[in-house]
Amino acid sequence: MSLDHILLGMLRQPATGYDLGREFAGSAQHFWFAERSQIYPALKKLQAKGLLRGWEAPSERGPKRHVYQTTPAGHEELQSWLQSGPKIGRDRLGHVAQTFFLGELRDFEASLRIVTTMRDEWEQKLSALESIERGVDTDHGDWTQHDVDGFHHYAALRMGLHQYRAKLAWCDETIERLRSRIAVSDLSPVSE
Amino acid sequence: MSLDHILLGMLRQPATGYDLGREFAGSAQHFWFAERSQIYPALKKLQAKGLLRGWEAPSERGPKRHVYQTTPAGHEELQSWLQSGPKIGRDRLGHVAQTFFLGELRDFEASLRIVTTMRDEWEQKLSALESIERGVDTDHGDWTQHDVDGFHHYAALRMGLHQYRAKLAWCDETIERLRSRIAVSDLSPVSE
DNA sequence: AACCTCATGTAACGCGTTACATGATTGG
DNA sequence: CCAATCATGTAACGCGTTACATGAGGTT
Repeated sequence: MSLDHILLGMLRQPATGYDLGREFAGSAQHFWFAERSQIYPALKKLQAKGLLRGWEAPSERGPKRHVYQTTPAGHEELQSWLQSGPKIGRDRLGHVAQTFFLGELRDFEASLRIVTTMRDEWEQKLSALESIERGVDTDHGDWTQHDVDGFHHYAALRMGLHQYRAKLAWCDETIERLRSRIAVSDLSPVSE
Repeated sequence: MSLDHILLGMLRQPATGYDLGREFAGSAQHFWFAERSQIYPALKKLQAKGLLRGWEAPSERGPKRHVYQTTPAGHEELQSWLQSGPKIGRDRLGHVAQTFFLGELRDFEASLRIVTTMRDEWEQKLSALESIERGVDTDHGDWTQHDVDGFHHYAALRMGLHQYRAKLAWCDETIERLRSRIAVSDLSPVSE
């Protein structure tokens, strides 16, 4: 399973389950998400396997924090996952499925509304990624030229940008085609 | 859940669980996949809810076929799913996660091999979609201009094409950047 | 006889989501 | 005092995967 490996990757730097939950809700959401109710048991399990070590630390406010970090054994496990080659899982793209069946509504205006909604959501996600990219540029200059980790983090970010731009391009293309269909049926209002 | 709605969409035309399994393993795989062990119970459940009707039909060879088709109630359920707006699920992109952590290998050549493997897999999927697109053109001419369902089926296909092309563009960009990094470290072989 | 394809299923397990429980501290 | 944030968890349920069971009919 992948969540385990992603946690091993994130915990090269020590962090608590709570911290990881915040990351999944923030910048990490562009490639992965997990609820805290899933994170806490996963951390315990990885510690029991010896892939993580954990200790307690006081909190500014609230209960004491349980901090974890990847052990050498955990790092080996992470590396063998990375070397095992890309596991391209079978896609489950709900929005493409919806598009495929959208003809059942027999209503191009409804299709137009739905595709426009998709466009809005993806545009928001894209601009979130774009502002991360700008932050990378100003904070670190051309760090991608020097740092091995930075190079790959930036590559992952670029993947997100490519994906969202492709989604937006599809929305624009489809909106355009829907509009001309609607224009035609307005001129000659004949059904199907 | 979505599998139910996708089955309702597919079963506007009568089919058996076995047929649906073949579709998921074939052209439908670009937006959804389900094992037959998941399909058969789902069909029974939808029939019990009155969203599908089912009957038996003889088979050329092998046991008798259990054919299902969407009922009017099932069609209503499908339409209300479509009208409920796009449910953009939280992405879990294993390959992006792998890319993000790939720096842990400290080996740009290994990264290059992995990204090249990704490129190969996506190129295959893209050419599968492209041949479907060509089939659409030659079989039906400009049917997308006339048929409501055809319009949306074609739109879903276009989404797949956009997505795979974006993935390939990212691979090419990343391979290029990896190659120049490797060239630099060959000239001045200093670690990290 | 062995094997492939057609065809339908069940069982066990693991991953993921939702809902809920608990309790400390800070700010209004 | 109430609400929000910090912080860690458990329980129940449903979705998805893997493995296995069964059996008919045709091919080598």
